[in-house]
Amino acid sequence: MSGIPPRRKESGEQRRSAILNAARRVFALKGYANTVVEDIAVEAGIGKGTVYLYFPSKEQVYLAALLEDARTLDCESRRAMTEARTWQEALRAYVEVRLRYFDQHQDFLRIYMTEFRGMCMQGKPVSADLYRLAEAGEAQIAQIFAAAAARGEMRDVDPELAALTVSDLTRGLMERRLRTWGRTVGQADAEFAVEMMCRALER
Amino acid sequence: MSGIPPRRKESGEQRRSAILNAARRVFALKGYANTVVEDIAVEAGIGKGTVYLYFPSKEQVYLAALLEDARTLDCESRRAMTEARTWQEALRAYVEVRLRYFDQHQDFLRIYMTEFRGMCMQGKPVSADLYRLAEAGEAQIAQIFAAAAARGEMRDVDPELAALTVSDLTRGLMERRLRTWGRTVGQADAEFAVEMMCRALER
Amino acid sequence: MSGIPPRRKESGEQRRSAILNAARRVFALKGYANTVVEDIAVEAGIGKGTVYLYFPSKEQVYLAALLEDARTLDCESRRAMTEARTWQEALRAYVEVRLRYFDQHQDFLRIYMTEFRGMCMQGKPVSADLYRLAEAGEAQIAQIFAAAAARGEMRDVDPELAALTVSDLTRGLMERRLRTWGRTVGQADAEFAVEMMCRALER
Amino acid sequence: MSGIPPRRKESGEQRRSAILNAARRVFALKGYANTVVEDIAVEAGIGKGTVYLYFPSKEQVYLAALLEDARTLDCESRRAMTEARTWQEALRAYVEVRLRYFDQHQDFLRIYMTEFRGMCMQGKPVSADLYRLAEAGEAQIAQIFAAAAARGEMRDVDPELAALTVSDLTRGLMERRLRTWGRTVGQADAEFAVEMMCRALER
DNA sequence: GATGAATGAGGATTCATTCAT
DNA sequence: TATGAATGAATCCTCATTCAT
Repeated sequence: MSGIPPRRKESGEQRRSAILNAARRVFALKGYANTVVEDIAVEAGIGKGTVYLYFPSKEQVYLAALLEDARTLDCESRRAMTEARTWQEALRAYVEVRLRYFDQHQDFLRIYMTEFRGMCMQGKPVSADLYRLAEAGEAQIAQIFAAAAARGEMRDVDPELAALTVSDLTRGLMERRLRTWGRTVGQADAEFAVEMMCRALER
Repeated sequence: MSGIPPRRKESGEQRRSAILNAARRVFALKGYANTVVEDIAVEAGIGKGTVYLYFPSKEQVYLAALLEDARTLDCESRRAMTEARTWQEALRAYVEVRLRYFDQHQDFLRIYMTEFRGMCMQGKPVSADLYRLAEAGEAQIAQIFAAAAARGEMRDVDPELAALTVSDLTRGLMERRLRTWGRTVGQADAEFAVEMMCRALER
Repeated sequence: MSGIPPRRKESGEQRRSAILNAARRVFALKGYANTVVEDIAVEAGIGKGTVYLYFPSKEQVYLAALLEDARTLDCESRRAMTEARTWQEALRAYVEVRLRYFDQHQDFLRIYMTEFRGMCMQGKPVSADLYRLAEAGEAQIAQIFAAAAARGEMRDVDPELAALTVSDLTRGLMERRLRTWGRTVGQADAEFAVEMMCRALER
Repeated sequence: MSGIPPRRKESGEQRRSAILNAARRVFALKGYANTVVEDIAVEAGIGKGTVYLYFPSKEQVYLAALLEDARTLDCESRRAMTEARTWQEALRAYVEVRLRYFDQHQDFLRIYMTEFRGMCMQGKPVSADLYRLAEAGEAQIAQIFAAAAARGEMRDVDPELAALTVSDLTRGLMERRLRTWGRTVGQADAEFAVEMMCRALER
């Protein structure tokens, strides 16, 4: 009827996502504790109360933001590793996807590393979904290691332990970038870590 | 329990230490944010105000507890590594001292891993002393690697990067124990990690 | 009394004013230091946190109450003095407006006299606005004296010093009423003071 | 026995007085509310607990300091006024003694003017002694006025009201000096006030 | 659905006072 | 008598959450 699009309100899902993005920015900037719900609302350009239409609590906003990112990362990781031809390529992909993702999402990097881990330890389960996702990532690489070992392409090590090692090293690499906040750590350290892993696992 | 407070006769240093120990227990149990200063006082069997005779703030109690433990660990680590005859032994000592120390101080393990790292990342320096101590630990092992490489006993790798890798792996091992809170992770994973490192670094 | 808070429908300005009125009553009754913010909230029939929606701190509530009253008084005073035909009438108006105002606002009388003066002295500027208002009052009467002296209707005295004297005497009168808290001091003392001033200043 | 004097500890009275002097300095500097008892003890060079051997509470220290000063002032005032030959001289003496005393005891001036008055108003009786002393000062001059009026040397006014007027003006003068804290107000304003009073009261 | 004014539980810190030495 | 370590009551302010509009 009119040339002006009805300017349909964002769908519920869009609104939810907008809140999550705003939350990511604010949490990343100020940390969980120092963020007040209104900051998120303002950043999202909505009213404070509206946040509570989409999330039951501040904590759940936080967790949801984390979960969404973790899912995305899991997908990207899974795809990249599928394309790998050798376990070395898979390992490298695992590390690279994560580092790239985090370089692109300093936001997520920050909150995930700074607070989620703490909350994990706190005794609370935090989020079963999140936990599952974290384990799934390790399972991905463990499977690849298991297959490679079965094919004799790799030393016959416990694939789960090897996967945990990869996971630890990758997190370590991410944390180093956080610590150096600003001066970009070159690729050198990632290369180094990957090479160490390969050498340690090769026949 | 009794109307008459014990009004103990501890020296200032003892009292300070008692507060720190109480703080470690409480922080470990409830986390930094959820700990109320009075909790610490009660745990230490003293009045709330007394805490403030020894520390200027809750945060400083926390940091002091951390620092004290970090110093102890640094000493133990340094001593153990000095006794090592080969870089492999030194590496193993580095890992073992830390794991043992943390197994014995679940308290410290918890707060250190859960919150210190987070605070580090938050942008605040947290504590210059603490930071220095952390770097010193990595420097210890880096030196040993450098010497070994110079003597041709090891592949010629960047000793700092190698040390960072060891550090990351060790923290990863500690975190795994935290995650499994309860079911004690056997020595297997530590052995595995150390062996990986050795294999990756050997000529 | 009721479980459901009234959740009144007052405009922001009304609410602000209600808080100020409650604050005046409570401060007057208990003094600044002995007043707890919650007292004000209860007196205003609102929640403690609500006070902080309208004022940033307890001190600002206090100062705002003072300022509002001082402004009202300044207006009334100015108007009454404008209507005066002679400097004697102006002087009398100055005194009478203040005494009447304070008789009607025992609240204000109390806080102003008991704490504002003290805070003034403490070295802090308290509030530039408040200070300006106080000076403005003295300037009003100084101007009238200067004009009268110029017209030869009055002894040729320093109008500023004369104004200060009037100001001092007026405050003295107010304080006397405070001291006698209860037994109302008659008009006699005001009459007396005004007559003294007139006689001292007449040709 | 020895050339070294026994260095007798200060007598109780001396100690009490030392505390009072210390208290005056500290209260004057920081105000009543911002002064902690330990400040006074430190200033007096004694232990915090010792203060409580001589005074039952912080407030009583404060009041005692005030009372001691008020007594001294009362004596000086009484003596000076006794020497006066005319009521004009007595009035002038009343004002001058007070102003001089306060110029010499900025300390006292400060606390008296800033907080005592406030406490007076607070509803508490503060101190009967202090109150009596204040009234005694006014009674002194009232008597002189009464006598002068009886002798026909003065207008026939209510001597009590006249005395209150003098008292108010004198306090006003003192407060002006406080307000100008620093730039010394010349004698001009005192002269002016006294002359106003004389002129208003003369036949 | 969206809003934001209102709420009040919660906590770090201060400091007058006590009392064992 | 003198001390100062210990105490805990007291209070300002924050902010997650609710709910009337």
